[in-house]
Amino acid sequence: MDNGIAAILKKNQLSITESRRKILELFLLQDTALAHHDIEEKAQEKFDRVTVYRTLQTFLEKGIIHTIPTPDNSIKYALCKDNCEQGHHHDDHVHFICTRCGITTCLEEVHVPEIILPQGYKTVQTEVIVSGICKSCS
Amino acid sequence: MDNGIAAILKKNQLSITESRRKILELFLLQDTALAHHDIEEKAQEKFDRVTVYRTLQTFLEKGIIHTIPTPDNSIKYALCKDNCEQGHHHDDHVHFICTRCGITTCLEEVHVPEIILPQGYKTVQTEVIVSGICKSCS
DNA sequence: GTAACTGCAAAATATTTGCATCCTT
DNA sequence: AAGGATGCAAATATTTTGCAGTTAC
Repeated sequence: MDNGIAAILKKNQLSITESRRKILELFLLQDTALAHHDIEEKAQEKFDRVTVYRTLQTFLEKGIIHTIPTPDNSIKYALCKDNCEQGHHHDDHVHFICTRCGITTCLEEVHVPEIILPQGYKTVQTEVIVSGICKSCS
Repeated sequence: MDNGIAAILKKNQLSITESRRKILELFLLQDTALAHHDIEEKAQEKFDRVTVYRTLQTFLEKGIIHTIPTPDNSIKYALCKDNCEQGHHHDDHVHFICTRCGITTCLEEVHVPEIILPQGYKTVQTEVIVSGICKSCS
């Protein structure tokens, strides 16, 4: 596993540092989306808040993670399963937010539908966020 | 128009005050979604920032407006065309964000598709945000 | 050794809360 | 008159920036 982490960082031309390792590990272990706040907690104050901001920013730029906008406006971050391989790419899966337990997950197997817009609009990206009750909570 | 504003407030059992009038008017005139920041600007510093927060909060609770989560994590607010009539209700339209001019609009005529989720998940609400180029910018 | 990354301090922003005063009904 | 809404001050929370010291390669 640790090997995989280093590989991902290397693939993206990032130097392998303690915080990047650790934060990336969190995402790999987690499998649900994490808010900045979650990361601070889970990392057990191991590093500075600023470092978390900068690390997330870096991961975003490299396309290692992507953001998920939520109705309550807390940004969540999740791994880009595909992007780890490449450079850039858009998500094409649906995001799910459980209103009971609060977890946010990428439903990789559910693809976003094509939305037909009125004349004149050009679609670049479509984001679908479904709120409801997750498997564990129902 | 002013008449309509008072009517909407009354319908929602809200007292008619200067700030509520003004902010509601902004939404009615605007027809695109507004961020907290936009409102402060457009209102020309007429009232306190705190009042804007509280007014938006009140409108949200009454279902007069709804929030639109955006990928860059700035919350936008827009009128609930239907909700003004009733009490509560969920949007069923698609939101569009122009990456060039930044405007966010409700595409009332484009309905959100039904998303089929895996076994065990229960959908309560679906939010669709399309980013791209709007009519005016293309 | 060099460039990049981190931590700390501090600035800049954004949001929330308490309370006295004012306005709507 | 009474309850609710507003404005101000201030407390919190969040995010960004600068810089000096440290680390990865």
